[in-house]
Amino acid sequence: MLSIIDAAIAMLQSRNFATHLAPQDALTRGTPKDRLEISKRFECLAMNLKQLSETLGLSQTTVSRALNGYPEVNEDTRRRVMEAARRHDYRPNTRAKSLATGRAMAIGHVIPISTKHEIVNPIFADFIAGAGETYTKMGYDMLLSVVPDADQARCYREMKAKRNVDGVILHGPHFDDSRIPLLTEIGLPFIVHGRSTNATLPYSWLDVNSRRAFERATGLLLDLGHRRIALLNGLEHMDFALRRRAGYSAALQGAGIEADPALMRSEEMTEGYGHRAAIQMLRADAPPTAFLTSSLIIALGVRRALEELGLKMGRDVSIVTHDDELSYLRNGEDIPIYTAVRSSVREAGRMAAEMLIRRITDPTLPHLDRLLEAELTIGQSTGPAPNRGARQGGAG
Amino acid sequence: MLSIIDAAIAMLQSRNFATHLAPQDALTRGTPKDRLEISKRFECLAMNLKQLSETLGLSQTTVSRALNGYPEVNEDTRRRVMEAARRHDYRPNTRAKSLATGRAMAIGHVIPISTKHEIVNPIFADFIAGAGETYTKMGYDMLLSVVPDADQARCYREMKAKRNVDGVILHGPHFDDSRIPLLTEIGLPFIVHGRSTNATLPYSWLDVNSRRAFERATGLLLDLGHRRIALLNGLEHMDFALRRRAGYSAALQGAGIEADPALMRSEEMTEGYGHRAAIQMLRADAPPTAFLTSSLIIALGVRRALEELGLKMGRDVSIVTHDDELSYLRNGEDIPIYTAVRSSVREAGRMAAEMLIRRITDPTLPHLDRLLEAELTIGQSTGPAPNRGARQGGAG
DNA sequence: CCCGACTCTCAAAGCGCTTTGATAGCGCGC
DNA sequence: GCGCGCTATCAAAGCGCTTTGAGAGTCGGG
Repeated sequence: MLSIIDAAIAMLQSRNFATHLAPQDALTRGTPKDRLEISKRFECLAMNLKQLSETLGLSQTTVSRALNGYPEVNEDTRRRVMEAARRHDYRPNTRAKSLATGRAMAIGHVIPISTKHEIVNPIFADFIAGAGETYTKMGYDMLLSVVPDADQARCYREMKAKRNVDGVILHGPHFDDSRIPLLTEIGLPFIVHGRSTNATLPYSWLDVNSRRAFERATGLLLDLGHRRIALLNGLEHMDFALRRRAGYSAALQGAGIEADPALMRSEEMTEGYGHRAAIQMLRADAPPTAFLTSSLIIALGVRRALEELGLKMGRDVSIVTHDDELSYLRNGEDIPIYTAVRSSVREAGRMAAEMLIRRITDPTLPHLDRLLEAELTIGQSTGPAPNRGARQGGAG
Repeated sequence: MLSIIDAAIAMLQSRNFATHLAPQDALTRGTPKDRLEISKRFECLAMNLKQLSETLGLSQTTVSRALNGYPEVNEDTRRRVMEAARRHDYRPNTRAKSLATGRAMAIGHVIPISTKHEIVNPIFADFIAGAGETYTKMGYDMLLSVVPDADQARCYREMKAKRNVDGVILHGPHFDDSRIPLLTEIGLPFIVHGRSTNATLPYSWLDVNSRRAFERATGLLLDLGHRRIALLNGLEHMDFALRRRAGYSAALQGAGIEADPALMRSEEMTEGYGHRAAIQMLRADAPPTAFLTSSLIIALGVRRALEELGLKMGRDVSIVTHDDELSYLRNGEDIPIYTAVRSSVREAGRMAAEMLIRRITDPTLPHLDRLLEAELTIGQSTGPAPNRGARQGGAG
């Protein structure tokens, strides 16, 4: 028995355990015990607490306390322990640690994939980069689950039952989102990136003031004399999209203009959508003189449409977009190309993660929330409405 | 003592543990034992093996074997157990399970952030979506670590020592990448998305044939009569960028054309880069008639440059791009806008994950590798070289 | 009617850590 | 010289699971 194990280890250590060596199927054929033995010996690079304490001639208790900063350890002893741990590059086994403490030291993110279009929300990468920074800083891990829209509830329940996360961040909340009562019910701490209008239960959230942002953006276009302003929104079961439309409508109403349904679209935010919608609207009888888009990617599509129709952006047609400041899709380098209401998704990720961890470490904390204001930056994509005089007539 | 716990639980169950109730600081002030007791009682929604086995009047052993498909369990018993597990929504505690089995059932992804530009590679979202699908299917979790470029080695060592992953996927390999010997040394199974020229150790990888793809793309432009073809590449310490340049150079050389350094750039792949480089090159003395770009995002920038200079894409200047088929940045909807060499990153994620899991479950397997061919699709961005007759003269 | 073979089930050990409750050592005052 | 309080350490229990090695029950052949 032992010789099989030895052979396997020899093979592993020879570092070419890649090349097919026929007789060494011990690793798969061996009993679970063998497997464990093999991995234990092979992984001996990594020390465990017992070994470390034996090396030091101390008990596991003392070593553990020394490393975790408990006060009842002699400072000399602590130093000695710390030093040895550093030297042997000792790291406690996460699995054992969390089993013992009841804390997983991990945060879950469920990334839903819209089954219709198979689209991953492009802001995830940046949000997660931001959250990840915080996690790394605070010693947490990040667990991702990519699931089809419909399986989300199951996924959350599973996370709870399997106990491999201490909390989750809820992405892309809908109007009256069912995940909020679900998470509250199963008792998994969470924070929402966004808000859910109509939610009855209290919850923690971090959001951008979309309504205000779009009200201001629309206001800017109105000030420039635009009267026919198109809104290319995201899918309107998404809460943020509703708020954006509300802001847009409020601004129009404030200027005494009735929103024209022909100028309002709501779709998955792709370049193609922006292009298609812009072409259609601009070829219609009463074309818009300005577009307000819910993402930079949509704006790219609109721009392509303008180009095809021989229209000049910022002169013939204006564009204002929401800009999530994605790292790989910058709105210009020094000077912004598009006039935009900006808000950093990455920074949102950092902050949301921090808030969640705060709530996890102290569950008595009241619900936290934070409303960020978007910043309005003027770029080259906006200008006065072209046919101002004609359209406004004596009214303005 | 107990009353404090009871109060805390009552509070938790009342579901408004959000609102500040002054005296209930038991949760933070209590001893660790209290905390555990509280969480145990509060989390009673989730059953553990012991409870389940007691409910059934069976031993933990039998229940465990029944659930894990061991043969020595009576089929009737198994059915009974399965049914009860389903009814109580029992899920084994991951932490306990992996402690006992020695398998973390998780794969790690280290996402390096280029410290200079703070850019997250935009392909991650899609790659991870693909890999995530596989993980979910195979019962694995995905662990993400976002770390600054320089900290990667530490991060990998930590993953190994903390034992919270069974393997990792290595992203964005460089020429002669030091992470390959590192991972081999510490004995963490891995698969590379891409390849690393000059690596001496054997390793498993999945890659696109970048060289061939760029050779074909360049060939297409040459066939169209283009002689001055610019290459807007990614950073050339990245292995894929080197291969792409090699393909480009080979094609030019095959046509007897010497590559002009003035027409070759290598930078972080952003829209701004594409725009800037195109403007500069097109304004120079001998402007290119075609651009070959390493990403769709760069191509967008080139297009914007063309627009600004009043040039028409596909007529005045041609563009061929590499296209990773990102879900949120499609190259047109029905008909492709850009002529491109395409390869789905998502599909690559799916396959890489599968290969890695295969190697994890059977370490005796030889190293796996897979070379995918990119597909060349003609779009509207390419056309014959404008001044063909003039340039080629009698030679063509 | 007994015994070996086979089927099904079990108690207990162990995974690597934290935490408890106990103990050894020590100086101090009475 | 005894008990007291204090500090620094320890052995052992427990987290929830898997796996071992053994035991109880059943059945059919001799």
